[in-house]
Amino acid sequence: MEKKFKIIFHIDLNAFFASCEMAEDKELKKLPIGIGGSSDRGVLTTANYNARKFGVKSAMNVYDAKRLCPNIVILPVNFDLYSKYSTLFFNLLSEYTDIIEKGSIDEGYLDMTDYCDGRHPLDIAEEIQNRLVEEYDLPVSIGVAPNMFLAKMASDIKKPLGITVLRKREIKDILWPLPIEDMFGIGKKTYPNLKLIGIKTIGDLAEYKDHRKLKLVLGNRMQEFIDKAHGIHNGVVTPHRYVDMKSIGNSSTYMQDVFEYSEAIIKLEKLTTKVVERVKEDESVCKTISIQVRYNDFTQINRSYTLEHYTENFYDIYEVVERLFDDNQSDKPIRLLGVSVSNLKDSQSNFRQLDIFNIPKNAVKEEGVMRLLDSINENYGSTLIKKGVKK
DNA sequence: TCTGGGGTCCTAGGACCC
DNA sequence: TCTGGGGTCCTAGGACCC
Repeated sequence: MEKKFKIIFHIDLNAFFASCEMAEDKELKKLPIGIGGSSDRGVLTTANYNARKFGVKSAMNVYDAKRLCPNIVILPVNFDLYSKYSTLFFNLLSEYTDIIEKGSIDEGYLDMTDYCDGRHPLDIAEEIQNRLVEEYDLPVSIGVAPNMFLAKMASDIKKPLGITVLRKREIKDILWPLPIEDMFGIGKKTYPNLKLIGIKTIGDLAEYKDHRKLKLVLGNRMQEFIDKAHGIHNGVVTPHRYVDMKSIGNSSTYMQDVFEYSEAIIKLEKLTTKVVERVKEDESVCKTISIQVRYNDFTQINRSYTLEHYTENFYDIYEVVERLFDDNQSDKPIRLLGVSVSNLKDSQSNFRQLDIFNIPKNAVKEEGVMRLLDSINENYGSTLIKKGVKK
């Protein structure tokens, strides 16, 4: 039996935040623009290609960006706008296949294997690219390959507005010469260690003989990376993987370091308020609450606590935030504070489950029905009341 | 280059249950 | 009284990505 190759597209929106701004205001197309960086401590999330010509890059701080490109226009992040364009983008893609996985707000994987209808995949890729420019003024790069990893690597090769096909037989010619730091999954911590043992390109990794040494650098994921370097990846394009959020958080780096306890507490309260708003918007409830504290020496602690019940209630959550902070006091000035919640689930399922599954065992055993009712009120009262009032 | 903010996934140890 | 192995959940930290 002949084994059928899959046809996977990876589609990446080029300089996405900047492209959205230019799509809204065509005048900006003539200018070098950067997005983000509201304070001196801020960095740019992205820059358009006019600014990139000057050497401006994402994650660059505003000071350096202005030094390289004095005329750069810095715009604040407008997440609502980008969400709008992201939805348009994915809606257009969904005309071509039912199997789409969101990689993030600005990239997606398409499994086109059974959706080409006799057309050449390259023609379809071209059509998608042209339509996104014509209909929404959004430039994309597309990688076409037999698996997700290769498609992802391929889409990165020609930017902006590129289409790159990466077939199995082209791996040695196209993939192997790429620098190892460009391999998806290899970051700035692993890359220097790989270089240290003589691996400079993806080809070097594929052909590396001393697996004992390599294991020290890559750990348990060694085989996965070797396979990928050979173009082998069995990942499946999974719709909705990205949609079901695993955590919701807010964090902020302050203009000046925070020295006072009382000041930190006010900031934590503000962060908690934002997080709770988003949890409610998302119609979720959470069980685990975490704080993040980064000191001015850049050391960082994360502390979390898991409640016995799910909640969306500000006071339930803030009480934990404050206790976690109190339990981990330090004299060091604070640069960043963050609050996040995880162990999320749909708030409707929480509501349904309350009286059926989530009754504390000890309440039943020890004191019978009246105690049970009290316990429910105690644990879920605030949530129930909120639910009742809502909408 | 004095270094953001939103996330995900992985690992490893400990507690606890059976 | 001593002791097993598996499974799951929680916590902390680290690496990575956009």
